[in-house]
Amino acid sequence: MQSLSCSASNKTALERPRPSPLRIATPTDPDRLASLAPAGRTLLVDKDQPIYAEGEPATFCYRILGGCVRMVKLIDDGRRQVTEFLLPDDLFGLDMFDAHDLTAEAVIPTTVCRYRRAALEALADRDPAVARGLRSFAAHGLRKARGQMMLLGRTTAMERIASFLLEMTARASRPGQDQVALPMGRADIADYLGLTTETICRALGCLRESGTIDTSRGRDGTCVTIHDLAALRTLASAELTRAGVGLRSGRDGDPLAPLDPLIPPRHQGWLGRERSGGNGPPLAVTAIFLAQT
Amino acid sequence: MQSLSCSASNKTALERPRPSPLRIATPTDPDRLASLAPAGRTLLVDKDQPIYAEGEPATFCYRILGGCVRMVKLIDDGRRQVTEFLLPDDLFGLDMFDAHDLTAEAVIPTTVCRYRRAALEALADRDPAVARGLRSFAAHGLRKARGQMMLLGRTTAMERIASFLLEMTARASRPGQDQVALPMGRADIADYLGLTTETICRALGCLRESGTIDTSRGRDGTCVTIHDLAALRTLASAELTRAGVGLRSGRDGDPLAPLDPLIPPRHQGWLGRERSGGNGPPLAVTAIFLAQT
DNA sequence: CGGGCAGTTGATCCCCATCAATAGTAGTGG
DNA sequence: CCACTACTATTGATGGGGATCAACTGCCCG
Repeated sequence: MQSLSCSASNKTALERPRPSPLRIATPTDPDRLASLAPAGRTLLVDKDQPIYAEGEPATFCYRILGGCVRMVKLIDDGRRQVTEFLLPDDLFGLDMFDAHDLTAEAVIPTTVCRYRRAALEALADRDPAVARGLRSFAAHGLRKARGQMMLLGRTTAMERIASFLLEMTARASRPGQDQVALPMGRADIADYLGLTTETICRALGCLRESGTIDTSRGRDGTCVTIHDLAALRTLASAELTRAGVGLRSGRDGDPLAPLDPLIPPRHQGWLGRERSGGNGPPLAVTAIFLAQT
Repeated sequence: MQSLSCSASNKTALERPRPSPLRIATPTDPDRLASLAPAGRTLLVDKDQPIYAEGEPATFCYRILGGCVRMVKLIDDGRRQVTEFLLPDDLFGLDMFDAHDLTAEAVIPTTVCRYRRAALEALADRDPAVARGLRSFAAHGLRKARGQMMLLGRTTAMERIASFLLEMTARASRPGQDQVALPMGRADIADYLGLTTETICRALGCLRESGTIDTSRGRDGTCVTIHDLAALRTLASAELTRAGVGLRSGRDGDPLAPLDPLIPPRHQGWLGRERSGGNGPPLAVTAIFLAQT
């Protein structure tokens, strides 16, 4: 894997190569930052090129300066799962094992800064606050992974798309801004949400027709304008990263109340669209979602 | 949602004497074990009772002495995701946050030993080896969560069941033994695999008819006898916790090789049932997996 | 201008959810 | 011990959500 090729450097909105130390905010004292010098220079990785591959020795960990990275897991028949998208300032590669267990690939031309994992471990051994920071980092990753498990196992296509748009909005847009850039392609989104590219397209089409969003295509992916954030939130059904109100236990908490679903999970029509065609264009189903705002 | 009603609170968490220290194997030196005195006595938790609920302050973490625990995440319309099953000697509740972000419930009557999280954190601050052990623990959790994401997003029902049986066999049966006890009910398995109880039943029925397994029901769940481990491995398609042989990158690694699927994901008939005439079992693919042992 | 690719849209199919009914099995009380 | 209850597992029938197959469109780049 001779990735990390340094080629065209002025195509995207990349920052200038500027090495900087890794700064780890410690949970006990957010102002105190432990620093670690980067190993080598800033790396520029071309679109779709791997930064490291699954199984490779985990010598380095990385921080994104600009661009976007996907973490990929695949089985040999070609099926693929994108476990995560990483954006500027995100850290990755802290796998704590001898070998990386995911492949990291650049979604668009991406600049990363890398650090020696061993040096970071040594720093953590010396400074308990750094160690706590790393644990907290892992805990965040676990929480997010659990949310994604809920999403993949128990939600509909529309809920997944809506959740995804909300997640990207929260992470990649300036507050108050109603536009999000989606640097990744439909296939990446599909493999992230456990769907197909066609389903992604159809769901986005639905949202477009209902006036919830607009989309435009640029050089580096899609730009989504969100017109009705509330509708998106309704479609996402629940913030999947944190559960609902009631602290109900399993199915057996109270045998008297037979657990009536507030929102039946299915039966909303295929992505909310009308089925029997021929007559007028009735978009009445959409109103159901909009009315709940 | 007035769940967690204190109706049967006297049944939950009976106290029993049998303290034992928490022993953390450090990755650098597996023989050296850091010890932490348990907080209080051993707890006995009744079937289906919570040990702690999502959102509760995370004061303690736990180790299972006997029984089985499920980690549950749910959204308010009743949909549920079981993120993990925990068995004797497993640790849980190390959430690294102020509040637990999952609910822990006993699957069958279960004894747990609990420890003060703060004490463990303090121990980790004092002893870097313990801190490493905790990080390694979190890393294992992350790896497992990613495998589950792959399973939930990109596999068929039969592959999930087969994977589940293999996982439980690896964890909960003595080596060389061909029997596994499944303490959890079908609904728990379904919520773990992102399926329904009916699908679980049907898949198990298929495996039974094909002679791959046998099932029997006892007081504490199901007991599965595995007759054809190789067939199960074939059905599981790939060990989902670690990927296949090739370190291929994404869809675009090599435009010359159009990524031919070895095993078409679908089109095997409903749960692998016979489609055309059923003759002998051609299990040649199995050898690939067995050879890696 | 044309080849190639990602995105989009349409038609069809099928895996699995859903609804419904039956068969075990544990628990209880007589 | 056996009815009776309550639940869980199982099996069957049916339908739908999303995958799959197949064009087609629009944009980029040579």
